[in-house]
Amino acid sequence: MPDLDIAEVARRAKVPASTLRFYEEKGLIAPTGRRGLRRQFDPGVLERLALIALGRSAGFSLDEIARMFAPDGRPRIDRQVLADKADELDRTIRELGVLRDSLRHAAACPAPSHLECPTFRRILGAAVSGAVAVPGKRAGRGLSRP
Amino acid sequence: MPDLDIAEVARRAKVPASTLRFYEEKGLIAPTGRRGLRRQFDPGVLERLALIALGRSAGFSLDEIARMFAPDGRPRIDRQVLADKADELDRTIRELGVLRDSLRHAAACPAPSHLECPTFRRILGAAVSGAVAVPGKRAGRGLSRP
DNA sequence: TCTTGACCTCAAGTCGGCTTGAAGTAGGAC
DNA sequence: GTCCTACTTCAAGCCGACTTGAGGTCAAGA
Repeated sequence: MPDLDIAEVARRAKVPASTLRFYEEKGLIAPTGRRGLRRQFDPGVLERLALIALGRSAGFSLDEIARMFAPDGRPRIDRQVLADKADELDRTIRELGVLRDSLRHAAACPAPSHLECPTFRRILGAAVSGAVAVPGKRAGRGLSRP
Repeated sequence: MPDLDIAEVARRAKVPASTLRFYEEKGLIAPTGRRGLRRQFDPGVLERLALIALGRSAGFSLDEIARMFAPDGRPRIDRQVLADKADELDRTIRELGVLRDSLRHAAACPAPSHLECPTFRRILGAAVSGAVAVPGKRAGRGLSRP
C-alpha cells in the first residue's frame, strides 16, 4: 500500500488534520515525507492512531502514550502498566456503579425533595466524606459516544 | 448551629477556600453575610457542597449544577435528568468493562509484541471504528481517589 | 499559464475548574 | 494601641488537548 496523504489519514482515522499535525509535534506520529508541502504517512500510522485512541480512552495522557513507543517506533508497552490501569479502571467501574444506583434511586424516590430522602442523604454523606471523587483528577475516566 | 467561617467550611468540606470563593462567584453557594471581611456560611452549605461534589462526580459541569438549584436555593433536580445520567453512566461502565478486560488481556498476552496478538488487534480495530471513545468529551466520566 | 483550494506554518485562543500572586484590611491576642 | 495573621479583592496563570486565524505555498485541473 502506498503512502497516504494527511487528508486520507484524517478521513480514515476520523481525526482532523490539525490533530495529526499536533500529534506529530508531540512526537506521537511521524510522516514518511512530503509531497510538495503535504505530509505523507505510512499506512501503519492508522494502527498507531488506533493505539493512541485506545490509550486515551483508557485514561493515559498523550505524554504517557508517547513514552510507550520505543525510539524505533514500535510500541513497548509495559505489561505492568496495563495491569495497573486495568485495576484502576476496575475501581472506577465499581464507584460509577454505586453512583449510577444512587442516581437511579434519587430519580425514582417518592420523597417530595431529594433532601428528604434518607438514601439520597446517605449518598450525600458519602460525597462529603470523599468516598466519591471528581473525575479528571489523575484518575480513570470513562468513555463516551458523542 | 451558628454560622460557619469560610475556613471552617473549607476544613469540613475538604475544599480550599479559594474554591468556595470561586463557587460563590459562579452562583453555586452564597454566604449569609460577613464578619469583618470574612464570609460566614449557613451550615447547610455543607450539604450543598456535598450535592455539588456528587453532581461533579456524576459528570455534571458546574454550570449544569448551578441550574439544578431553584432561585430559593433548594435543589430542584429533574428526576428525568438523573435517570438519563444513570443510563449514561451505565453505558460508560459497560465500555470501561470491555476496555479493562482488553487491558488485562494485553497485559497477560504471551505474544512478543502486542501488535502480534490477535485479541489486541481486534481491540485496536474497535478503537479505530470509534466503538471506544475518549473521556472528557461531554460524556460520563469516572471517579477517583487521589 | 493561470487559478483554485487544500494543504502549510506559527502564534494565539478556547474550555473548565480552579490556583496563585500582589496588595489591602480587620478581628483578636498581647 | 499595635501587631499578626488569616482573610479579602482582582487579575492573571495553569493544565491538557486541541482548534482557529492570518498569511503563505504549491500540485493539479481547465
